[in-house]
Amino acid sequence: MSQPIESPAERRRIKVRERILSAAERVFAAEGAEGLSIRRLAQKIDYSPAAIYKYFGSKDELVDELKEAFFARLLSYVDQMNDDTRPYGARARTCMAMYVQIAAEKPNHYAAAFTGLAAPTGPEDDQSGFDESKKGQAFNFLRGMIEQGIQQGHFRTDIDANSAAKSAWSSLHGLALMIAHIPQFPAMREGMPSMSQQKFIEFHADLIVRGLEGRP
Amino acid sequence: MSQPIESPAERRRIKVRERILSAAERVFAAEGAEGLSIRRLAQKIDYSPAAIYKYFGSKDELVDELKEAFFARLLSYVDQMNDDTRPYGARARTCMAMYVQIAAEKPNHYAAAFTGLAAPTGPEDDQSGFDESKKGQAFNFLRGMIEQGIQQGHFRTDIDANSAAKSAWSSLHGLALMIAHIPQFPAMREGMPSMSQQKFIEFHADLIVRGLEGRP
DNA sequence: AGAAAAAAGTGAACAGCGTTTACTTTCTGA
DNA sequence: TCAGAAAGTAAACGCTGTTCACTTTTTTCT
Repeated sequence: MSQPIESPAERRRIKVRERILSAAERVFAAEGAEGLSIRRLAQKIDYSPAAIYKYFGSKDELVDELKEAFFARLLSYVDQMNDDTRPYGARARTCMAMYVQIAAEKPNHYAAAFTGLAAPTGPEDDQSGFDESKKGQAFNFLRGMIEQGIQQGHFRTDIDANSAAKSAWSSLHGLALMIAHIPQFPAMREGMPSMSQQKFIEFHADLIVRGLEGRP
Repeated sequence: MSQPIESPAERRRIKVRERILSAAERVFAAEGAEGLSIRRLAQKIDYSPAAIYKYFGSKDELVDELKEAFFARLLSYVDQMNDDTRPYGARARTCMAMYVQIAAEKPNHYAAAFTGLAAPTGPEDDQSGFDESKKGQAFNFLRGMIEQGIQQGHFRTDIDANSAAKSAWSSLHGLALMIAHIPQFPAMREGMPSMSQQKFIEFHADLIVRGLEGRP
């Protein structure tokens, strides 16, 4: 597409850039944003710390790229579950469950994608590029799906898709972060028997869908 | 209760301790855990940085105290909404909404109470003191409430209260963090009209409760 | 080919962080 | 009053992200 020619210099540059990113990816997945330091990273790829700044403007920019790539993968997996041949309810449940599933596989990525974007300084034009971000696309996907559910009569017709999608998204988000932050969620206690994580995610998705359904 | 006598020395010590805590509280509420530094804090109360360590073992211990105090307040407010004279459904919805409401008032406190407790080192005995923590008490409150809903026939009887409570808690948690992390949630877009935050919280709580209700 | 310009890479420093250590000052209790 | 405990501190350690002046390598142009 937008790749006319690649000079050897450009190729080398891209290769180094990806060496940095892949080293960062490993550390970040294992230890999160705080565990990832420019100096450690530089040492790992045998460069000086300052060299990193020839490829990334700041640590935040570097980490943002990891987060965005992760969310693109999440979105792709969820999208693959959107198989039109299956009944609507099952399909919606599966997509929702997949969202949490992928988030749970890379808890540091998922959690970091949401923390640290609250505007500390004044008002500003906040949600500027939301729709373009992968997060925005994930939300729009969910809204579209719920819109369809309302139109097809699976869901209540007295709610608007936007609010319903925000609510459902929040609920999925919550479970994803519970899993990310609380060590063995949803187990938590040793004594009593508990669902497997997989089963619990499906249970949660089911409750969300039930909340949106009308009463027969 | 456990306050036999207070020597002048003890009184002075407590006073200094609370000067530290209240200065920390202000900074923390405004800028979160990263914005709060021991050095800034020391400067604010006109002490040397090292002095803080005569009162708190570490920055984490200090911040933990802020978080725990906040969660105690949250729990107390939620508990106050648990008015037995009102119908069960409305009462449950109000408690849930209150949980998010309080969390939204101190987003940094709420978010910090969950981040940074994932066990980075080995297995360990994780959820050791969960039931004793204010977070644990909040969860137990919610579970008790849902147990009651099941027993009284408001909720489906084919689910167990524990799982239902974890799911509902996750959903509340998710909305609280959406509000904490995304600048003007649930507005997000300027164009179309959007519910007020208050209304949206109630809407969310309603969907959670509906998910738990049986079909009439 | 050789000179000039651009890009890649670096060592050292700056300012900040949490925390510890050795030290001085202040207060308390017998 | 005087020893010992407690409160408070300056200075340092090792860490962080980032910048700047500088050298080395590579590309580009005549």
